[in-house]
Amino acid sequence: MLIEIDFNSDEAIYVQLQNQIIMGIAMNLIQEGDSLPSVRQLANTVGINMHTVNKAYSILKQEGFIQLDRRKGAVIAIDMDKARALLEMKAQLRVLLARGRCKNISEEEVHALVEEIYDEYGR
Amino acid sequence: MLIEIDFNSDEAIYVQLQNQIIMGIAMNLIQEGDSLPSVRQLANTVGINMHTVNKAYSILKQEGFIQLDRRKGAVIAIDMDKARALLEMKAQLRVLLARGRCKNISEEEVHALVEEIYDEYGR
DNA sequence: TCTTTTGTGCTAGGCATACTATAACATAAT
DNA sequence: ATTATGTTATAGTATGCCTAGCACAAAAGA
Repeated sequence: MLIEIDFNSDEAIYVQLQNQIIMGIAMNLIQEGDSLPSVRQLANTVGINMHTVNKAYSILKQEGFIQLDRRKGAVIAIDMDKARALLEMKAQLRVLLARGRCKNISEEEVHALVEEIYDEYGR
Repeated sequence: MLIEIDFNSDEAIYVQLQNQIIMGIAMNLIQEGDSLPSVRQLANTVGINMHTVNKAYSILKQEGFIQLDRRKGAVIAIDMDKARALLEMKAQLRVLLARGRCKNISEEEVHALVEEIYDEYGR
């Protein structure tokens, strides 16, 4: 799984890491049980500091996407707290859809976007 | 329109201002042509610095939600760049839905959330 | 056993951003 | 004339991001 960092982005590096890993899981590029590269290895290949990767991994662990095992490294392990996930998604959707509604984006257009994105997950 | 700031939030104050104003427009609490309070007045009632409000207003202007008139203050004026708005929404939806998919949130559940939120806009 | 690699912890510095605090100015409303 | 407006400028503090270096115990590989 390829990870690319945009150093000119205003998004923090560790956030970019988080998002790409999460999207990698969603797209099935990495699956439950698979290991991520070690903090030092990923830091090296991407060209950033070890602690920055460690920060991304720690948050991913705290949010229930991976588990950190001293032997296997960072292993994909989803903690299925669906109720919580739904609440968080709704809160974020609320501000996202509000922006869209101001710009005259209809509910149907949002549904279409959601469908398009779920289609990207394939089969 | 009531604005409330959570000073313990990790979200920047000016971002909280932005989001609440945008959601206010989406909910029709304020409409096209209405004026927002002046930077000094809002800063005073909320209990923050004038420049923080000014920052929020400036970004809202740049993003095409309001226009700054020296006479009328900050006036709601939507710049309808729908194509751009759709692109931005899709990019943000992509990471949001990926998080959900990892937590086993189905496409149907997302559609339901979208419907619930649009229902909040009412009639 | 020896070596390497792992996660984890600590301290420290540079840098950018967020927020506050003053001050000043021209313009417009009262 | 007085007041309130948007705007700009400077400065200080606090916080967060990123890097850097060092250290340690645990595990893996030789």
